[in-house]
Amino acid sequence: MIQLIRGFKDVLPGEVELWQAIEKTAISVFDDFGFKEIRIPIIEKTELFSRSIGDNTDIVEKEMYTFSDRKGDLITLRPEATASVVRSYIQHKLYTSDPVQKFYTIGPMFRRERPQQGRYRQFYQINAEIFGIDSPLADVQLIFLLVTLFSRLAVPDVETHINSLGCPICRPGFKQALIDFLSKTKVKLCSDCIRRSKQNPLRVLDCKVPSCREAMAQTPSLLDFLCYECVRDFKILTDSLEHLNISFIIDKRLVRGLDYYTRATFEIQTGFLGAQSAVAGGGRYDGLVEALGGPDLPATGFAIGLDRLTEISDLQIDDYHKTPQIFIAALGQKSKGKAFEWVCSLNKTGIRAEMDFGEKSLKSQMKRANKLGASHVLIVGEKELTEGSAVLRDMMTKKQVFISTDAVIENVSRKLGALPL
RNA sequence: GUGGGUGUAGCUCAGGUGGUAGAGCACCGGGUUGUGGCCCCGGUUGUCGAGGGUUCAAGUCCCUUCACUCACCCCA
Repeated sequence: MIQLIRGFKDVLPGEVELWQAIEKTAISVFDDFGFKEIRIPIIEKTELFSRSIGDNTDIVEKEMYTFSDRKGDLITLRPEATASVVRSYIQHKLYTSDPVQKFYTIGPMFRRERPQQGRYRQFYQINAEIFGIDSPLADVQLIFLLVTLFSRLAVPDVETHINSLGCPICRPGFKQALIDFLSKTKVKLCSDCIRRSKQNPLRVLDCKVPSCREAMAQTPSLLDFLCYECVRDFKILTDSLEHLNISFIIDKRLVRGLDYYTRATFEIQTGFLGAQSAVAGGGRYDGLVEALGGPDLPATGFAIGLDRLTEISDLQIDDYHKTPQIFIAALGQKSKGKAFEWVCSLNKTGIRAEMDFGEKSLKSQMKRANKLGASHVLIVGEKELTEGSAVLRDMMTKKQVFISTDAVIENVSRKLGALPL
């Protein structure tokens, strides 16, 4: 037997209904907020990701699915969506008609990590990006959209964490202060953090090793180093969230793993996913459009982990499960053929109709109708066919009526149409 | 990449110290010659994750390997 690839998964009927419901809800929220869908490829040139995400991030260093195609070009299964959306925005010069653009996209991402709860090698994200808006109100709108969506999806107990990462003007000062601090405390840090303190000192901030957390309690706060604009923007962010009654936690360890983030960063966290706490994360990435060859335009966005969302949503999938409205139980060759025509016609008119294609007894066909959850069964045999009237049974009330076989489709649709299905 | 746990029927799981595989549910059929759910009766299902070793004999012991899973790491 051929098994699926490690870390990948099938979403089977029964669960798929929940995915559809979530996607549908998300699309309608995006619609309400004025976001347009954009569809981008799942493979890009490797260079796009190494340049946008950052060469010495874990994602680029050891998690990407990178191949050379038949011509020898290096291509990569996308580990995230933002880079592609930005590329598309630049390539099609979407900023010319209006620099302000709001996009969303839904689809699979690929990272070769060790699988565990809420983490797969192919996972799905719902992404949103806003281009061309400097104001932190754009970040607030994203957070508000997330909160709205999560409440429509009946997601319980989520926390909004926010932080500011500063900008190219003030971050270097903080970085230097942090490096100075780390060089004094190095002995107390774990081996990973000793390595990080050289390559990417900001990452030490969200290390989860207790001794590091303890050592970092005294760390200089990035918020103390912010320049005038960054402070002003962060204040607007927090004030606006308060005005919108969105509770949040200022989390100065919220650093995020991708190089391109600036200023506002945020994460929606939950306690229901084992070690995985983030269901959604995002932030501002003002330098990325220019860095990828576009004009100097600001941008901000988020990604929702759709797989994780399905695991914590309280939506009841039973509500989305569709059962047949009618099952046609036919006896004998002639009625079988007639039943098949009827099923086809009913399906065509939009009625969920089923039948048994084998030579089964009426009893076993009734069992099957019951198992499928059909609300009605139409019984037709030689007798009914010659007499021109078939039996329509209501599976709930057990009541049976005769209906003419001359106009079965009309009669059945009228009968079923009158009922709440 | 590192560590722990687990792999027996479609599913959930039993199978002291080695003796050629079980239950419940599900599925199929019958009890009702043309009427579902409840009940009763009967039936099917396994390369015991894979490969190798020890042994007269391995689901059981040993080695290797794979998968799943949880955690570290990192992230959505």
